[in-house]
Amino acid sequence: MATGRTHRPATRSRGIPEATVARLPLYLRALTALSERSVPTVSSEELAAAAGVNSAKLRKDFSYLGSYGTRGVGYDVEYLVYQISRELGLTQDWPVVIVGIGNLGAALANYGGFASRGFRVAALIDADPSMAGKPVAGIPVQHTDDLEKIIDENGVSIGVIATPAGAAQQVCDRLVAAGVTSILNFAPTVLSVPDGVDVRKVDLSIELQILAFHEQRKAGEEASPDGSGPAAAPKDTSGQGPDGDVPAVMPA
Amino acid sequence: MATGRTHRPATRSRGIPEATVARLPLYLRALTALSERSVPTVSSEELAAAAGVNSAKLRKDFSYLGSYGTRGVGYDVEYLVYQISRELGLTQDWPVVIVGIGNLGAALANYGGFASRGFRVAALIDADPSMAGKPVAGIPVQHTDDLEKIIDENGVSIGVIATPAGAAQQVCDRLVAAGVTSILNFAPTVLSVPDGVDVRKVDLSIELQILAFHEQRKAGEEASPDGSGPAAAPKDTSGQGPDGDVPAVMPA
DNA sequence: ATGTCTTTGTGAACGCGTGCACAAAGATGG
DNA sequence: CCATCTTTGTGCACGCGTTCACAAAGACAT
Ligand SMILES: NC(=O)c1ccc[n+]([C@@H]2O[C@H](COP(=O)([O-])OP(=O)(O)OC[C@H]3O[C@@H](n4cnc5c(N)ncnc54)[C@H](O)[C@@H]3O)[C@@H](O)[C@H]2O)c1
Ligand SMILES: NC(=O)c1ccc[n+]([C@@H]2O[C@H](COP(=O)([O-])OP(=O)(O)OC[C@H]3O[C@@H](n4cnc5c(N)ncnc54)[C@H](O)[C@@H]3O)[C@@H](O)[C@H]2O)c1
Repeated sequence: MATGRTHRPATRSRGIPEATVARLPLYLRALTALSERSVPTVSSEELAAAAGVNSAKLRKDFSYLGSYGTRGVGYDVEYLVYQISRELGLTQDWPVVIVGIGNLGAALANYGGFASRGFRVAALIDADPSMAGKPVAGIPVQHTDDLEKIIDENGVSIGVIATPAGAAQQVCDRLVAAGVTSILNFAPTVLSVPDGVDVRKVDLSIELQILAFHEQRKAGEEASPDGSGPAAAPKDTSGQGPDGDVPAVMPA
Repeated sequence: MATGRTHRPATRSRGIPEATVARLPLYLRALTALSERSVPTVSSEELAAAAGVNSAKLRKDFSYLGSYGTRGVGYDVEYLVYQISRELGLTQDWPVVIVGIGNLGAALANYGGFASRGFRVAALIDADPSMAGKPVAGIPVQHTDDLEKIIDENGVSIGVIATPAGAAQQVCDRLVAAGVTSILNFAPTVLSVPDGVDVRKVDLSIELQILAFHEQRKAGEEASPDGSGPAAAPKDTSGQGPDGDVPAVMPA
């Protein structure tokens, strides 16, 4: 049983701040688009606009990688694409397994964005015996029994979990035991992993709830200057006013 | 054409920090699980462990909502579920539209996690005429032509974009013009929206690239203590060493 | 009623991330 | 070769988020 910590200790990796690492893929995407249009160089201002960030932030981010720009000119697009790709480890080929080939897992398997950047779907794994052998996105689904063998034979170090929440921790434990050290989790659960294993989660429900919070705030802040606002306010299920304070009734 | 800024100005909403808001759904999930097991009260230590965060952080988070705990005892589970739900706006019913009913959009439509928390799929919208009327997850797909009408009639303020990247900005503009003020974007593009509109993005490709960065770091840090490591190292496409410095060749 | 024991709520310190503003670097033109 | 102009790279200040550590609050037993 994995008893590791869950929150990552913000390991200042190689002098490159975590926040910068998270933005590098954004820059890379913008640069790739420029590259396809054969744009030779780009200024920090232009690239920042394309990536949706502050230009000073972008320059500082790049300064962690080295001095790759030319003052008075900007950055060489091709060269920067290469440097960021190398920094992110995308010059390597990363075999990935997807576990749980349901609605979401199948969509992921069909997603073209994988192969475009050094990621290769090495195998699809599901616990349902009736799915074994059936091809999804051209790849035959394999049974969970062979999980360890699949990980080992393909040299997989990145796993994607798209099983129901109840199975996620168990699947995670098996992946980690088999040698996987990076996990992308789509199941709405907190995964416990040993030190040295990275977990990132994608949680649709959380994102929606955050949006709902801000949405409620927007609706509540302007008391009611106009009845026919940008969108009709959703009906309130509770009798609670939108800006009301504590109901002042403590159950216990 | 929407010419707004993209990065949110970190609007310190109602005194509640953004980082806290992002964790509230996590607490709520853990509390809901406790509630279903009829656990009456929970300490900050226990709940923090369940949510995978530091207990001091959790207490400080709750302190922004008010003093809902009892010293020496902990927090009343049911009461806290209600308070957080109310704070997040989940006591209301939020109609949501999904635009782009392909692989991903269909998976999202089939996802049960929507209805579980106040979110209701009000409509599915796609540009493909051959899909119009066809039911997905029990809901008939409607054509993009009727987008504005659908938003208006259902009082939708939250939209989910699952179209190809090329169509995302255009769809976004139409949603915003029709009154949507919160957008969850699955397409790999930076969306420009006017002030007052919130955008959150879910980007599989970025998450994988961040994992790859750390994976590369792990593999490179221990020089090579063992050839048969936890997982065989993926083959290097370039001739570049994993820890190599700049190639010292500047194209331009 | 009083003491003990548990757990909350928060003051304070610290570190990270962000953005301003500017000096230095280098291209470009005369 | 020199002047000018553009754009990078970064020192600095500030604010947010995290964590420690502890006093205060309240439950519970006697
Ligand atoms: N569908 C979505 O849009 C969506 C969105 C966000 C999150 N999620 C989450 O993603 C996960 C999958 O969602 P889904 O809609 O694809 O569900 P699903 O039920 O369609 O698919 C789940 C799949 O996992 C397989 N499975 C179950 N236990 C397994 C195990 N122990 N090992 C291997 N495979 C196993 C099942 O056979 C099934 O094929 C869920 O946790 C869900 O909450 C889904
Ligand atoms: N499939 C995945 O797992 C996955 C993962 C991450 C990101 N994404 C992104 O999500 C988006 C959708 O992915 P997908 O695999 O479902 O693609 P898809 O091609 O299967 O589906 C796209 C759907 O959008 C519709 N569409 C196109 N233009 C439209 C428009 N202007 N208005 C309304 N609908 C329109 C198409 O008719 C199609 O049904 C893409 O941007 C993709 O990059 C997908």
